[in-house]
Formats: sequence, structure tokens, C-alpha cells
Amino acid sequence: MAPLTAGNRRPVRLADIAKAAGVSHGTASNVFSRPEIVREEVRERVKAAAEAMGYGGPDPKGRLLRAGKVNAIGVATAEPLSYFFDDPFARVMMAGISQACDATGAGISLVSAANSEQLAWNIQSALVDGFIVFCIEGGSRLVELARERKLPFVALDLDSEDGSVAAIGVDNIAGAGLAARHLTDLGHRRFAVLALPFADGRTGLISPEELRAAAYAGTRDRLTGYFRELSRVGIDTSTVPVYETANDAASTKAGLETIFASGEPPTAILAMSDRMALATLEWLSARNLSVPGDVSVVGFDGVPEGAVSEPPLTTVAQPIAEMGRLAVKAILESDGQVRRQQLPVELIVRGSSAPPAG
Amino acid sequence: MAPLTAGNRRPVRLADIAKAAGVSHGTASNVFSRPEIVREEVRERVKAAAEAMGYGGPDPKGRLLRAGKVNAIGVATAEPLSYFFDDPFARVMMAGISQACDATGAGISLVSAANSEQLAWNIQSALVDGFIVFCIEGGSRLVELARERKLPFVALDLDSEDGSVAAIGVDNIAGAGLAARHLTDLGHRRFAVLALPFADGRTGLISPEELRAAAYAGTRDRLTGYFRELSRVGIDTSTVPVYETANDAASTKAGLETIFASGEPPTAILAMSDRMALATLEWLSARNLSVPGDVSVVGFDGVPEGAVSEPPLTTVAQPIAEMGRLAVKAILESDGQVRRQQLPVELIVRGSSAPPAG
DNA sequence: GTGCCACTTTGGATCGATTCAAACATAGGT
DNA sequence: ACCTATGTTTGAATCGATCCAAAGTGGCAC
Repeated sequence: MAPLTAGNRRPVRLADIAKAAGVSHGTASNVFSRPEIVREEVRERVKAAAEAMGYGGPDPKGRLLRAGKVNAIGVATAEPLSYFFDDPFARVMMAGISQACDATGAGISLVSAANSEQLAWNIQSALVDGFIVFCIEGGSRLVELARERKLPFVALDLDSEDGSVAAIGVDNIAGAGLAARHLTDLGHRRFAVLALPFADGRTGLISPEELRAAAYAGTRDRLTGYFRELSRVGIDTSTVPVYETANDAASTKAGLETIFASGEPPTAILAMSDRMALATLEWLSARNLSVPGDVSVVGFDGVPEGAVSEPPLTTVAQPIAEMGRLAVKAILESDGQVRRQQLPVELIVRGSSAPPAG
Repeated sequence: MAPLTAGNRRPVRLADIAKAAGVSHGTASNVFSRPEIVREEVRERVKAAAEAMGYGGPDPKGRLLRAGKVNAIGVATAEPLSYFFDDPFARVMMAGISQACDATGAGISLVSAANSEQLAWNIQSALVDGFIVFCIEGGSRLVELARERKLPFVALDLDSEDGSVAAIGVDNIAGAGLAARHLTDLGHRRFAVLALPFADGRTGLISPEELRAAAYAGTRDRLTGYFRELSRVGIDTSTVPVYETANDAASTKAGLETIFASGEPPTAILAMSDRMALATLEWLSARNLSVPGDVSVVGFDGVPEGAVSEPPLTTVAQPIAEMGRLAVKAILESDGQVRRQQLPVELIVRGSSAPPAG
């Protein structure tokens, strides 16, 4: 007498409705997916049965299997989920992605995880039609995981030169060159560089040989861009301190302590991200060093916060939202081709850069 | 001779691997889901076959149907998707949701849509274990849609008194009371109220009868809270202008134009959201009215932006992130019970409020 | 040689829908 | 009465996996 008690909560299936209404499951299905081809009387009868039995409409789980398409794209990172809502760069990127998804009616699934084992599982079991992979730290593993799903995917801001993965990025060498050139044109000759990670999990001053061994092509390219311009005006780049941070305020400030502790301080700081540049403004202000009076600072990224900082930040702007939009397009219109797109960057001169005092 | 050509891209299924490796599909399945129970030699053979045939692991679409659980929760709103990344309130809420999801390993699916037909479809077909519904504009329709899915769901900040839906909110009457009491205690007697929508799609000054007919309980409750405190000090609340906005900068500024155009301007403005309050600070500053010198402003919500505005905003803070965390908990631990939780609010006094000049 | 147990493997049933060719009905034309 | 055209309904096949009861395989003790 068990299965008839009130507590029996077996969910109602389409087949149950069909039986109750005395029609085949094929017809019942049509009532929901193509009501116009079902005779009105029957349609009403089926709908009534559904209503009476508390049927919530065809379960997408079932439909999905048949249809194949999820109609959602996954956005993956190795950071915690809150990264998507906290980080300025990510937010602008997500806004671009959102816009493209809205336009096509696709949903967004955020895929991420606290630990890396969970992450692997989450990527393997994500119900999506494709992945957009945010390559910050640990990008290569993420890319590997995404590739194994054999779904269309595109890497954003990929720090690798692996030509076999689709990627959307910017011309880092040219962008960094713009920043450095701007400062040398202003007359600066004493520089320091705040670098993004060259490889996973280390920070500190970097030596030339470590530099050449850099795992992350993006970081290396930006440095190359900087150094190329500095060399043009005769600066010995081996004397320019390059401090590798974890792209957060704490390690940036540690880097600044190091840089300003020794010898003649720089008159200009090249930061490979706006995040570091903004942390630098804070640190300098706390040390009563004026920007751009004592020190000029140039960032990289072009996040909205840079426009309202004190002073506003001179930076190399990436077309972040556009990159997001293109990524969605690449996934949805994927034809199996691997494409690598490189977008232009733009130097935005604001208040954080000026000729050196001396 | 069609199906044998090279272009034939029928995806590889687990069954294909099984056949290729000469084992049953049951065993092939075990190789991926419980490798430890399969003899090593067989396991390797199957894995090799998978590798050779380009099999990307068991398709979650298939697994899903059997398992029933998606391991993702849907967050729905009637706004465009970018709302999640732009709006300060939403972002803090999403940060709370993210945190709770990270802790349990659940994913987040953003459900939304440009037009309302698409929205209905998206909710009906979202692959999620439950919904968190953001009730801003059009909340009731959203709730209805979510309810029809017969999945656990909880409404956040619900503007309705429908006791049959689970909801997490704050004590709007008490919170608004705190704001008004703060200002009356400072000595203010001339007020204006910037209200959230009372019903869908209208803005403008509101009359007492419209007020009573308000569809949105949250808005009504906040106004009730304001008026109760104003009455306590003998203010005739029917003389207090109440301007209904769409909770954006444009309609807020329109409201301020109206309010300041007629008769004696208020010395204090009660805004039902920080968004309106911040827009008000901007508008007043553009009009060369000083805050809190000429006008005091008190917001509602407690978004981070309020702490760094000029001047910093006095406001009634909701435990936004905590609400998000609780919502996730409510979904994941759903036992079919409908629970309504009301969280406490807190008055945060900052620089935008002071005694009136006169 | 037989019995028992542990370890593997098998194959059918199941999850919840959609699809489509074929069967069926009804009405109109000749 | 027969045929055709049109409009509905049926039911088997399919989507891609997991689960599980039952069967198979060895090894070891008696």
C-alpha cells in the first residue's frame, strides 16, 4: 500500500498526462510544443489534465537530450565565482558577453570552482553549447579542460601561443609600446615595471633569464613592448626593475616598497594592468608622492575605474566589451575552424602622466 | 554512399567506444564514472579507444536525464543580462550567491531576456535545480513563471505579500522608519520622497489614493515607514511630495526638478534606493546645492558605492550579500516548505545628513 | 571434483521528452 | 460507392547516458 500514500512525490511526466487525458504521448507532446496542430477539444483536455495533475510543462532535461542544443554558453575561470561580479575587467567583459547573449537569446552559465578538482568536474559536466575561457592565472589548465569537452571554445586574453586554440586578444607588444613611448616622449628616463605573473604562483623582482623563460606570452609581450621603446631612447633595460606581482593590491604595494627602497626612484611606472596601476596611485598617495608631479603612472586594460580615480589614469585601453561580444559570436557561429583574433588597443591619456619634474 | 564521407561529423557516443573496445556499454560507462571497479587491462583498452575516436567523456546531457540533478541554480530577472554585472545592488547580491554556490560546488545560470516572451521560454527551459528570482520591475510575472516550473524557488526583495511564495526580504517599514527618524531627530521638517515604482511602468508625483492602491508592497511599506515617523513629529504627510521614479538617474533627476520647482524646497530627501540617492547627490551638486549643508539625503540599500560618494551616503543598509547566501541555502536545502524570511536592516550614518541650515 | 566467495562484465530497463512515417477520419468531388 | 485531399492521432525509434540484477570467471579450500 506504499505508493498510493499522499507523500508519494514522484514527479509527473508527460506520459502520465497523456494517459490521464487518454491520448498518445506524441499528441501530448504536441500540445505543448506545437499546439496549433492539435484539435482544440483534445488540446483543452490535455491541458486540463496537466493542470489537474500539477504538471509544470515539459521537463527541459528530457527535451535537451533530443534537441542537443542547450542554448547557453559557459564562461569559465579558475577564480571563485564572485570574480565575475567583483573584478572590473571581468565585469566589462561580462557586459559584452551579456549583450551578445541577450541579442541571440542565449543564457550564460558561470563555471568555476573553489578547488581545481571540483573545477575539472564542473567543466566536464557543464550543460553548455560552448565555453568562453577567461585566462587569468592557471589559464593553460583551463584551456586543456575545455578542449577535452570537444565543444567550441575560445580563450580570452590567452597567455599562450598555442596556435591550436581559438583565442581573442590584443596586440600586447604594440600596446605596451604605446605606453612606454608616451612616457619617453614626455621625457622620462627612469622607469620601473610592475609585471603580471610570468608563470604560476611567483612574485618578486625578475631577472633577465627568468624573463626569457616566461611561461605567459602575454606578460612577456608587454615587457617586450616596453623594453623596445625604452631601448629606442638609449635606456639600458637591464637596469630597469621589473617586479612581478600577483595582480593584486598587496603584492603591488610590496613591489613598490622594493622598487622605491633602492637607489634613485623611478619617475615613471609602467603597470601591466589597471588594477596594479590603481593600487600604485593609492600607495603613492599614501606616501605623499604626487602623481603625476613626482611619478607618472600608466596602466593597461582601460577599466572604467581608471576614469574616476584620483588622478584619472593614463592607460592602454583594450576593447574589453567588444572582445566579449566577439567571443560569444565565435562560439555561436563556430564552424570548427580555429581562429585567433587580435584586436587593436588605444592609448588613453589622462591625468596620471606628465613630464618628469627634474 | 553518403554517411561514410569524411565530413560526416556524427558525435561519438559512449556506445561507439564500447563497441570499438569490445565491451558492453555498461562497462564503458563504469570506466568513466567508477574506474576502480573495472579491471585495469579493460580500462586502458576503453580509454585508448576513447582517445582514438576523439571521445570527450560522457556527455552531461545524457547523464543529466538519468541523474535528475543539474547542480546549478538559476538566477532570474526581467532585466537584461548585463544587469547582473552593472547594478551595484545586484552585484553584491550575486557575490553572496556566488559565495554560497562556491561552497557547495553548485554552478550559476543567469536567466533573463530582452523581451518578455523570450523570458518565459528561457525560464521554462532553464536547466537548473531551482530559481532565485530578483524582483525588481515585473516581479510578479517572474514569480508566476518560476512557480510554474514546480522547482524550488525563492523571491528576493519581493514586492508582494503573496504568502504562498518563499521570499527573503527586509523589514521595509522599520528600515524606512529608521531613515525618517534619523532626519526628524536632526531637526528636519520639510521633506520630499523619491519612491520606487508603485506599479509597473509609471512615474511622477503620486496622490494618496494611488498610494493606497500600490501594487508593490515593498514600496508601500517604505513609504508607510517614512510617513509614520514624519507624523510622529506633527508633519502633515499629505503635503510631502512623493515622486515615483523608475529607479534610474534620468527619472530621479526629473523628479528632483519637479520637487524643487514648486514652493519651498525640502531640506531633506528620503530616497527609497541608494541609486536614486546617489543620482540625487549628483543633481544637487550640479545645481550648486550643498549636501548636507542645504539638503540632507538618506538612501536605502547600502551599496558599496555609497561609502565612496561625495559626500558619503547616509543610508539604510540591507544585508544584501547575506540575503544572497540565504537564498542559495533555501534552494539547495529546500524541503518543499514555503518560508518567508525577514532580515534586519541597519542605519548607516555618513556624511550626507546633518541638521538643517535654518 | 565441488562449493563458495570475490571480482568483473553483461545487457535490459530507465530517465523524459521529440520526431516522423504511417494509420486513421472526415468531407467533398465525381 | 469510390477516390482524394486534408487534418489528426498514433506509437515506435531516438537522444546519451547510468543503474542494477543476474550471469560469468577464477581462485582457493575442503
